Amino acid sequence: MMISTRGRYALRVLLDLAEHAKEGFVPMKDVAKRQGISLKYLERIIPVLVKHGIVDGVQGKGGGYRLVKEPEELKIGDILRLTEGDLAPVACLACDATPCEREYECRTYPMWVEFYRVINEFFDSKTLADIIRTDPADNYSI
Amino acid sequence: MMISTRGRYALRVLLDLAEHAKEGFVPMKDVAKRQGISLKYLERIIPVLVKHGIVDGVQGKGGGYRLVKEPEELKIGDILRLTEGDLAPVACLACDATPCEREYECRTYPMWVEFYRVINEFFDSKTLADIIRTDPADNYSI
DNA sequence: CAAATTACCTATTGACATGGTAGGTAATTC
DNA sequence: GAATTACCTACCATGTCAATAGGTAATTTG
Repeated sequence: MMISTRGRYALRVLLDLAEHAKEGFVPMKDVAKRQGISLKYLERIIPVLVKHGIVDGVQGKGGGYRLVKEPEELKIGDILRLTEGDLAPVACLACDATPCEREYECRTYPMWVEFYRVINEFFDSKTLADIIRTDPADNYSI
Repeated sequence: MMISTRGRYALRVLLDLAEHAKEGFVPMKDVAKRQGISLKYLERIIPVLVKHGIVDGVQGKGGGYRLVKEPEELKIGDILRLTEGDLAPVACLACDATPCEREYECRTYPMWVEFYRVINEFFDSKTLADIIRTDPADNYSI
């Protein structure tokens, strides 16, 4: 599996925050309940989004999280790369990989590179706003 | 990671078999040595390719494996789906997944479906013959 | 001030997949 | 009959995933 719950939950949290943006700071407790995800687990996913200025949090009563940028400015690719580390489909392309010795003689390597580019372009071509516009009812027609 | 060593090694084995096709049945020992992959591990990867008529094996001295079809007929997608199980990028799309209850209200679900289609189309648009034509020297220009 | 609420932080855990290894048996050829 | 090969099953070490547990720090409200 390529996209773990970390990336998928992060997207759902951000969507939830976007949909409740007018309420100001939204407590993660509410998001967890609405999304059916463990609060404790979400608390482990959020920090990287805070650190990179995607959301900001305020402690104490009346606190919670808020989107810093507009949904139109948030590329899905950026969110997934933050939460997943990278989107490399094979070990030889991962950020932390030790370079493969066979790289320059491997006939499959160019295909993985091309596939990696397809992946990044796919997710970079979509923003949170695009997903918000998605009508879940359309799922039926797949 | 989405494509494990199983799928990647399977491709390299098939490429190796294609390049040595004129020698008849090629012992996996030779392939393992050329590709720098453990023979024992390859022996665990091959059976599914035999079972589905991609290669066939002959035992005994002078035996080995041989491609059954021409490289032009072998879609990369088919090989990867056989060796990897499926190419689902998220758990909710995997073959063996229990259907997600939120499927019809989940705003991210359609994106995963679309991405899944992109993946399958990418690998189904390439054959083993396409990869054989790849010049590894081109890797330098990426 | 005290209680409640929230974000924030670190450690631990169970289950499972990955990437092998080990040790054989069956078939075929020389 | 010896060598070579495919074929088969069991086992194992490691790491990641998906959480859970148990707090502390900051802030608001009564």
